[in-house]
Amino acid sequence: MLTEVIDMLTERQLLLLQVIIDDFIDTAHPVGSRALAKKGDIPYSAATIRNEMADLEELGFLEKMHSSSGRIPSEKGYRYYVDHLIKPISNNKYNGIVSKLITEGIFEFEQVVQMSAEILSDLTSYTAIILGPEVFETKLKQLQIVPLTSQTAVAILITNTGHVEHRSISLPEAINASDLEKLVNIINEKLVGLPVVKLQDMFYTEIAQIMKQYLDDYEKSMQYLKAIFATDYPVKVYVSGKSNMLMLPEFNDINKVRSFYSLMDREEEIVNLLKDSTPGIEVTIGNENEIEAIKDFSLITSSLHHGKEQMGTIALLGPKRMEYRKVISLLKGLSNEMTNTLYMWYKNDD
Amino acid sequence: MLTEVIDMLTERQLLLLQVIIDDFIDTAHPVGSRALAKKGDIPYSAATIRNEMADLEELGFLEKMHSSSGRIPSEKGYRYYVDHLIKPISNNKYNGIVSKLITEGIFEFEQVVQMSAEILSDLTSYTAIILGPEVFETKLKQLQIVPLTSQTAVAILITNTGHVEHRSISLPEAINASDLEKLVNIINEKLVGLPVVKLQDMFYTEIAQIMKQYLDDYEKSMQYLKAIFATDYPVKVYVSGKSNMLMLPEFNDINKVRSFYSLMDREEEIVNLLKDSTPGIEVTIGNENEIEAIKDFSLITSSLHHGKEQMGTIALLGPKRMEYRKVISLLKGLSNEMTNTLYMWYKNDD
DNA sequence: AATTAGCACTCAAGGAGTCGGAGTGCTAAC
DNA sequence: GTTAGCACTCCGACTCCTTGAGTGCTAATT
Repeated sequence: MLTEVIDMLTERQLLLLQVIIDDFIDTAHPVGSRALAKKGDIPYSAATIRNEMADLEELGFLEKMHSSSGRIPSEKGYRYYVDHLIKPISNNKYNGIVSKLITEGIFEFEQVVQMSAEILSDLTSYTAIILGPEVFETKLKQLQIVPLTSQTAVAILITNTGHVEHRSISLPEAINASDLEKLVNIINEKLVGLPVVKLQDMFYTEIAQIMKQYLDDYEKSMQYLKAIFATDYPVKVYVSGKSNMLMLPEFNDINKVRSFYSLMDREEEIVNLLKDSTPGIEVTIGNENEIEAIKDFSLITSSLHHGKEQMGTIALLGPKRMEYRKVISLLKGLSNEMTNTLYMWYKNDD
Repeated sequence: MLTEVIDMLTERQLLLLQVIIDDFIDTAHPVGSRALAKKGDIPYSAATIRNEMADLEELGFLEKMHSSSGRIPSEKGYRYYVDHLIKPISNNKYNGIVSKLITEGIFEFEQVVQMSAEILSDLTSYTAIILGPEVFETKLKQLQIVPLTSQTAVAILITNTGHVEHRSISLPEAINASDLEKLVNIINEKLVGLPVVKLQDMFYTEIAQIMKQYLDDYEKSMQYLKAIFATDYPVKVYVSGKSNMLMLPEFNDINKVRSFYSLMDREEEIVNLLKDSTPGIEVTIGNENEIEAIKDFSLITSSLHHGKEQMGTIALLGPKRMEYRKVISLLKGLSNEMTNTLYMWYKNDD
């Protein structure tokens, strides 16, 4: 079946398509037959190239901006390019981003992720987006409550991945220092090792029971204390390199800039965009994207999985005219490495 | 002296200048004499207005974009406007941003600051920048070290303002759980209550002494442990509403967009910009700014002080054509409120 | 049969003219 | 001191033209 598709095109058309797309990715200018012939990559005259181009256009792989412009790749063209023409690229160029970070003494997963995003966007000059790692599977290592004043305190949750979550709470009047200590002990005893996402439920069932015995003013105190686990743990999004995009000729149109940045302000949409990706690299080109605002971008995602559980997503957003070759191999490398790191992380988890 | 300056201009010129600047702030279009006369704000003919405008231009308060355009305010014009024409505005329109946040149960200073920035930018549609609160004066409430694996741990510093700072460290081989506990106890005993900025020094002098007695492999262990206090506590910058700027007609020029966003990417420059402001509201217009990239913006800063110590800065960055009236009263209100809040915070500090 | 050369045609981009509108400065009249 | 009137200026939008890079098609060449 795969060969079928390839057979649709002659050897020469394949070569041509490849060269044209490469050229356009490089320069952002429509590619003309004459210019191509002169470049010397192709041993045919401009006329021949013209004929082939016409065929490729008829087949839907190329298109023109107007009747006498050169050709630019259509989305179908890019799709074909991504699926069939950039296979043989080895990803040996990848040199461990994560391992470098770790040798620099960065152990906290979130931080590793964040810095990876930065490196990724620097390396590609596109916008890097990293989701998660989701808190699914992340387990409570320890809870602490540190009183600040008589009415306020900070609750600190530490997870097995080295993530620290903290929030300020107000303290119930009825509680004193030793009560608080007891309470924290109970909570730790009962909840440590449990997945963070389940903490809220467990607090209501397990802990509430026990607290009834200890706390005088039970009802009221609960009021205050539930705040510790109240917020849903937000999926964290790290976006890096937004202003890289401004350098692209595609962004000479101010309205594109506006719509791009307004998307970037709507964090939830980005999360939705990346939330449900399947394992492996996935390339979505232009209108293949569901969100209006990125219909003339391409998005390349690679999701991190630990077992069946999705732990996060690494993505690069750039123009349709993306350097797919480079980006895909980078992303493959990075997500492999991250998955391994994840694995190691959870192995140490006892 | 002040009256002297005011006396430079006639009553009518004052009125005119005011109306012209108001109009330009509103519409971003150069203001013409005919249009002004028609609006009915001014009981003089277009010709009279023209004459006055010519005088105001000669005095340097107005300028033209080209020989037959309407007038726009010069920087000197804005300066005069800000210094003398918007005084009588009461700031009774301000309705406690911070107090609202606090009643919503937000106690941590950093979070209050961050959300204030968001509200501020929403309210003004300019870019809000908040610096700090600086960690000067912030004191250590508690230090904790939570081991994750046998080689790694998280160190958590909690300050009296409810700020939580955490970093991942690697553990020295020679240390075991009970050693670690002892160590943490020592550190807490000696360092709690000290200003966070002094911790690093104290660690080397006070703590190092004591540790020599307890730790076998002293030298090596110090290697690892100093990481806890190693990083300088970075001044935190909260920027909100960058994309608001894109809506301004001033930003139809893509190059301005580029230079603006590239400034926003260089956090240190922003910090430098705001670091050394004197108490009170300060307005810097256009070329009065030192940084090239904001020479056609205006920046309004208001610094938070606690006693003599600068605790942070609230700022709004917008076009020279800013709604100074509104912005200044807002900023006054907010910084008053924040200063008071700061004061309360530190009162509770024992 | 495949390739190439040649030619007529198309379109975008950029420069040169034209025109109307909104503004100005100046002078003379009120 | 104020206003009306008039000549003048400049921007921006519009049209017209030219140029260059491209195309499609046909006929000649290999």
